[in-house]
Amino acid sequence: MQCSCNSSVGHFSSPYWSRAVLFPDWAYKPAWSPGSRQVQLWHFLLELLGCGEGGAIGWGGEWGEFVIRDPERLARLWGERKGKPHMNYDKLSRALRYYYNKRILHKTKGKRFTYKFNFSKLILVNYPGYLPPSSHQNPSDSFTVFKKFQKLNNDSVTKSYLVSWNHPLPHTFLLPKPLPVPQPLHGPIPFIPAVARPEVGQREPRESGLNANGWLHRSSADWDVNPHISWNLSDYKYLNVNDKNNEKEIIFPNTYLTLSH
DNA sequence: CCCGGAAGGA
DNA sequence: TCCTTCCGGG
Repeated sequence: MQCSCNSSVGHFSSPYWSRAVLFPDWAYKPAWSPGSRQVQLWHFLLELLGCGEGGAIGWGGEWGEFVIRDPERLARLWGERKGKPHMNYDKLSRALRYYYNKRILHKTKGKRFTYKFNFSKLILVNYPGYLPPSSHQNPSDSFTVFKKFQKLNNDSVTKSYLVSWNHPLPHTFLLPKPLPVPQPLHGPIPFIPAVARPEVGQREPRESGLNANGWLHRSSADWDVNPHISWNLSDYKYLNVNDKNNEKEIIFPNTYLTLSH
């Protein structure tokens, strides 16, 4: 059975989380789709965890910890998603072990089928409306903040960060880990509602303003004026950071934007 | 069950 | 690059 994650996942009492969904559609589009990226295993796991696909995988006792309850079933679901009919847990778990070096996951030792997300690697990019005034005045502060975050985590190699935005709490990125978010033992990870991917070829409105979801939205044309501003904007979900060449690459749904720093 | 090396595909 | 496949070893 497929888990579409379209249903409401209002496991939180806070209204901020009640309409949370995990990832935008573009994150799951097949590789040939323009502007989309192949779904990655950890996206897939979070999707299943988030929508309570209870049979194959579920949250564990600690924050970020999850237990694979039915390894072969999980492998079959993953194989279906990736078009790999011969996927099994042996192969899936090898992929999970590759995440150790990337610091996306680590193993909970001694607990069978139990892994843990390194949510300290999760960056919450604040909702522009909640940004501190200084960030409004100087958008490049977001880069500074990111560098601080990187230093805080002793991290110069991590390539993939899960980025969420529209976080309802102010000053989130200035707070130390662990993340200042509700910590459900079970239920969805409180990622932030996804902004719908713009249709390919569709012109975005030139003006900044609120989009259909009521969030601040700016046109991609704004990036041309000052690309640094993009950190504070909507429409991106995953951020890849490459320290080599002193460049930072932000991957937008339909755009690869390289920022020189 | 886990772990990582090696090779290779798309 | 991110796995997929295979595998020897603990």
